[in-house]
Amino acid sequence: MATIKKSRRRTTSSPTIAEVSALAGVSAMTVSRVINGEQRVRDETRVRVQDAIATLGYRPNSAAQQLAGGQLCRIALLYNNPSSAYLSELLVGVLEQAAASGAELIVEQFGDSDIANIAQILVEQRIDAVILPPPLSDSVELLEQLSRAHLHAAIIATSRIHDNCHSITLDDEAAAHAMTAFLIKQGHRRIGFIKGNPNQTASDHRYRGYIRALSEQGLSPTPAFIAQGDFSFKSGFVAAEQILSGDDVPTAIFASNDDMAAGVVATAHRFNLKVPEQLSVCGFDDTSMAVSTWPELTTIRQPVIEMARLAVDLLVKSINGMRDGDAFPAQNSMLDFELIERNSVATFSETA
Amino acid sequence: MATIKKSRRRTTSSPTIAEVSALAGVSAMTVSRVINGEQRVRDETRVRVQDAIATLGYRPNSAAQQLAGGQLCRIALLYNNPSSAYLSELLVGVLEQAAASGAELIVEQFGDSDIANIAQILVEQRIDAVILPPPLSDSVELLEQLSRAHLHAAIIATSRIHDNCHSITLDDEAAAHAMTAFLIKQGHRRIGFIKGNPNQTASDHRYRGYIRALSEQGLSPTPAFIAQGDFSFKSGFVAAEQILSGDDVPTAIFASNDDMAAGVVATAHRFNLKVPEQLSVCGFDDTSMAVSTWPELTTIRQPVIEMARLAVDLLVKSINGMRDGDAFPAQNSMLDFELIERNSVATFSETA
DNA sequence: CAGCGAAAAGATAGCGCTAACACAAAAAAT
DNA sequence: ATTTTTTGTGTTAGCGCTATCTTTTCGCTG
Repeated sequence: MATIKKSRRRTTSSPTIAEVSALAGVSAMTVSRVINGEQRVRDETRVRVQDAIATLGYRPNSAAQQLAGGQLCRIALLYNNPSSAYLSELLVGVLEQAAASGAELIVEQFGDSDIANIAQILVEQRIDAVILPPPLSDSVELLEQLSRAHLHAAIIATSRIHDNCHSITLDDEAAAHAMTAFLIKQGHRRIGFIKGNPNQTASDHRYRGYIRALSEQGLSPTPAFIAQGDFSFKSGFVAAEQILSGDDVPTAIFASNDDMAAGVVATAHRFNLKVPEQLSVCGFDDTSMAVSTWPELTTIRQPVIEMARLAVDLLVKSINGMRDGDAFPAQNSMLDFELIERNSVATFSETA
Repeated sequence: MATIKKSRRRTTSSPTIAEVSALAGVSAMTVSRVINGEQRVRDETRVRVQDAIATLGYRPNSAAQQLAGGQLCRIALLYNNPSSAYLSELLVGVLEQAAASGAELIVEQFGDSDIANIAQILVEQRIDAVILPPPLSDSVELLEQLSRAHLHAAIIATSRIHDNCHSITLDDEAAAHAMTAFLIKQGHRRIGFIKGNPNQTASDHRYRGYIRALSEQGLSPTPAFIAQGDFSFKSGFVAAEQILSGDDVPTAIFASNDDMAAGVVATAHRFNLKVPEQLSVCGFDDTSMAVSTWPELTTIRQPVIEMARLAVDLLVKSINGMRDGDAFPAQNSMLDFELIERNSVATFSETA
């Protein structure tokens, strides 16, 4: 049994592994094994150690673990889209999982002009892996750079699949299809659509889901009901203006995200159209915007926090896998969406 | 000159301090001194070391620094208000500064029911300091708990000053005064006000600024123009409904935050009032909500990111100060606000 | 019950860095 | 000229933990 040395350098009052091992009457190594959940420890010993840990309120010093143990994963979350509702959810998820996985997180905003030398900057910062939310996740140039620099990457909410890069997506096509089908089921036949920013593959997928649902019901899309947006409130506002200024007007408008849907609602008000009585509106993403407008938006919920956590988890596995020599192949995960019914969609009947 | 040992445990290819010292022809300690910006190094030596660092692309291993060096600051950001626009800015600022100051950041959401034993949980997690954004920053009970547990704290956006706790605020009273004065200058005389949630001191300060500006111009507040809100979109929506349903109606409504202002705009539309032609509306905070409504809101900009950075900075200084024995006294910082003019306020003249 | 292999636990040696002290050379004070 | 102080640098000894190797313990077979 080792005696605990009192060093003048010890500043914290936190118990160390030595104290735990002394109390439990085992060696430090055994405590370490218990902490790390290794198998080769007798149950009785394990219990004794766990008791000692609980008694002392011991928590491993992560700096020491990193130093002695394997490696630290440094993961960067890059973003350039200041849609704060999305970003904050992303951050929360990423932070949680980074803490859980013992990864270090670096968060950086990048402008489009920085893309040229992103990889170099990241390498200089000893970043191991990168998480790319949209629209960064759709930049082929960026992904190629990262790949060349041998950086692991996880791309979020894009269907552009790369072989050596994790992707975490939603089935945008299916979700948009579900929403459109829902509108049709509510009696709508003339359904408008506002496309998202073409710099994101999700935009196209959502559009295709819309078209497919329409054609499945024998409806053909009306060009005058379809407008281009860029995911911003303003673009939704302008697009709705365009659609609603026509001679013939839809009874419902499906915007490719909540911000644009809010823009549609604002325009509807300007046109003195009651939502949802005279115009049903629906969005996509279920960001906080969806409930910060009136009426509250019927939308598609996207599990952003979960997606963010998964991204970190996959990257940590990749990094450790690569270090241990056994490759962890790139995964493409598709999470479930959910249609959230609120008050911006009403049933429609021709007779009304 | 020491020879560099090749150990089978070395896994990373990152250069270590030993490699730098070998290249520069000095001891590791000298390199450490250069890294940490200590004074006692001859300029010539410093340059040589810096060159070596640059050549090798050396970056200190932070785990080793923490372990060997002083202490790690563990700072928790607690929040319970899921106003995502505010949260994401807060997170960005806190993350940046935590990285710069070498602090570890823990982000946790707390429900009201958790308040009872927050301090205990934090102590168990070995948290040194806590950042409290509103409305947590106004919980006296919470602050007392933290104080009893000897946890450092920084409270954001509250004027409730505690002696042993940093505070970072805006002059809410002055800002609200400025905004109200601005409305008066635009010709408005009948100005409504929507109060914020009374659980935050800022609400009261903003209200007082409004009242003072009014009385300075010889105007007395009209009770029917003043309504209670709680900072949510919905509450602004309802409050505006109440104000605008009266016989006499204001020409402008100043909401205590942007979300409520957006609610006011929505209600105005329902009442077929054009904003800003028939009703001017303004908000407070300049969150992303301010530009996600139409017309875009004239509001008060609050430098949230900067406030968050300052909070981390102050806390790190406190923690280190306490450890070094020289106390770093609690600071109360008041940052500058800015009136952002957009399109939700129009000039008003009686003749119109 | 010796003998063997596997399982459990311990001993040792660092991970990369810095606090604390040591020490020589230069500067300042006596 | 000698002592004292200052300055720049090096040496030593860990920080708290885990990889690796070694030893002990244990269950089992013949």
